[in-house]
Amino acid sequence: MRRLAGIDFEAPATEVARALIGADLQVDGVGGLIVETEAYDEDDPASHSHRGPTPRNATMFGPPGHAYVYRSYGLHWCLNIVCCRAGHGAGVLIRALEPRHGLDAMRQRRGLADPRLLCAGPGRLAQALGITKAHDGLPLSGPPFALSLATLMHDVRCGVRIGISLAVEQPWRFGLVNSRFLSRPLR
DNA sequence: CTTTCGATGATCT
DNA sequence: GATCATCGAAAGG
Repeated sequence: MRRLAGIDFEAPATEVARALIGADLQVDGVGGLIVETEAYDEDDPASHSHRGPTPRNATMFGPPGHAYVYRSYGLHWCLNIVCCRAGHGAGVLIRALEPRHGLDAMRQRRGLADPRLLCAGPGRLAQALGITKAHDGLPLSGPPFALSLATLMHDVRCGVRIGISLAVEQPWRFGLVNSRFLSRPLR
């Protein structure tokens, strides 16, 4: 499934990462507006796909528009949307969203009340939305996922990515400049 | 406000 | 055996 929610998931990861800002993402009815993303593609030393397919990163190599979920630091789950083309492994990490639907479920899963901390970071977001390895490889085009057309956001800026040690200077993190729900402010 | 550090386990060398 | 696309608590200024 190449196109979804008005986005071409065979486009370069940076384009997809930019286009996803403002889209509404839900998992079983729980979710909100994507406000922060990061692009990773096969030419990028920081990307899981950089050294080619392995059991962990296999879903990054296709098909596009599917979820790539991996375990981070042995504790957290992180959600990507695959945006590969022709065997070129790539994806966009969903780093933060503005909660809009299912706030009670999010609060319960996170053990927190503060809406600003429910989905501000990839691990927090996955916990709030109930995402686990079970979602790895599932298409975003149907249940339990729902991805709907982005509201056009004009105040999107890019900056350096977070938590990586390679290719640290690439400006491949995208976010809504004045959102209160970012994992960290943009530079 | 900032920095540091422990938790915790799959993955790859 | 080392390295993490993280988080939260604790300690320090």
